Amino acid sequence: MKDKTTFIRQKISDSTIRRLSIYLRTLIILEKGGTVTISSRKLADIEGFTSAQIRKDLSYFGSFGRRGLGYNVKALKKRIAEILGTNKKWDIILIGIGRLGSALMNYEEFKGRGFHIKKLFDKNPELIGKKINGITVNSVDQLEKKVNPKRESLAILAIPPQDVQSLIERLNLIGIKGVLYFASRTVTVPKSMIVRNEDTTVELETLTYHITNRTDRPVKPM
Amino acid sequence: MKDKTTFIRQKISDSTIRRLSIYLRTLIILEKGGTVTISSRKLADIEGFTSAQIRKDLSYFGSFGRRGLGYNVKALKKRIAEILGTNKKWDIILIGIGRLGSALMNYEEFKGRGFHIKKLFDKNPELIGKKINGITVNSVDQLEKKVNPKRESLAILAIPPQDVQSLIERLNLIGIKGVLYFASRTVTVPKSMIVRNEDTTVELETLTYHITNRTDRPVKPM
DNA sequence: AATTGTGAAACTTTTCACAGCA
DNA sequence: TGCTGTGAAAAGTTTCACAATT
Repeated sequence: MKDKTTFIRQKISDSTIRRLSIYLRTLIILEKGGTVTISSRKLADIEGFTSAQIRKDLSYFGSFGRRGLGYNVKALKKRIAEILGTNKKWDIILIGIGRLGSALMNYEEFKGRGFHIKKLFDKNPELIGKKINGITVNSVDQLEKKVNPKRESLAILAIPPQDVQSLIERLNLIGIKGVLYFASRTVTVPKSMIVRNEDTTVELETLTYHITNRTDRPVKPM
Repeated sequence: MKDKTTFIRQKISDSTIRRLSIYLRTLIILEKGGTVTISSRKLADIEGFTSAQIRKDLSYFGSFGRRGLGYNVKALKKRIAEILGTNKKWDIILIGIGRLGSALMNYEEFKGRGFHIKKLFDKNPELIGKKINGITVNSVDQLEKKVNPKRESLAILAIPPQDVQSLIERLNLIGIKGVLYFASRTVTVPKSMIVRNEDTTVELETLTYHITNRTDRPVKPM
């Protein structure tokens, strides 16, 4: 095998990275359930992908399986976490402690995946200074003073759409590397940053598209 | 032009559908801001796509622009909403009225996009019978009795991972067509349903992957 | 002069199919 | 025998480039 672990020599597609994350969440459950070994075929049946796709996705990063046997669940889980960078902990700052922000603070899944919300910011004077889950809420005006980009490299924005662009620019100047925001809005992304958007209306509209345009039915009957 | 409005004769990729939804959210803002006409080039600059991509995406469904001029914002917005099926209203049932569920109930964006949360379900006895935003919370045990799949064709599940699979099966039997769930878990999807998963850990892990594996840096220096 | 709509080309991703190995 | 790892083929998606149109 060519040495794929030293350098990423090939652009890996975003679809592959997303699937690796999906394999990882399933492997965590399988390990808890006591499964020791899994074949690409069995994992494919669970995920609804093809076994070739799983083997191909993994092959970009090395060969982790054993011919005739399959993959060791614990070892594969560890290797995918290494690839995704989640073998180490990630400290996160959360901006916006409304309903969505509070939901994220209490999201059980984060802990098991190495994500830790460490600092809280809001612009609501009633919240500033309060302790939530043991963390003091800072004023968003104090962002530049309170964030330590050496420790915290990720930010989650649970704020209204009109505030997202300016905060991304401030976070970029501070040195934050990655941002996830939930507002239904397009933003301009600084080149030194990676920004993702999770937009529930986009998800719902893919549902309504497929329901409205069932492949075998006319779209606009005449 | 071949008549593309009568039947969908070609499989449209999910990426195209997602981009249409993204164009739509921008067109809504542009229209509010008073923009009458937009070229594929200007829209591309806003979205960070290429103009050819935008024209190609639209061309699958017809020709909505005017050569030399561009697209009428209001007309294009209307046509994309028709394609996505959001020119008509969609009634949604929401299961799980915790922090995330409450955030979704108060999500301003839904109203302007034709999404209306009409029925609420939870398994917490303290919530059942209470009115939230004018809607009574039902017991999830009453799902089959209270849901009218003629009216409500979409469900949003804001519930713990272990409850998602069984609810998808119950919703399928009731006749719900589309489901969006947020839990970090793979589920088996009945063929007659469309199910989407929005998993924040997947989004965060694409961030950590890119930060960890910056294309020009060694991944595992030796 | 500006910009769409679109075939064709280029590129990317997935699937196939089988050699190689436990 | 069973299952991985992977080149090669197939399928799918994006970009190019330009005729057509306002």
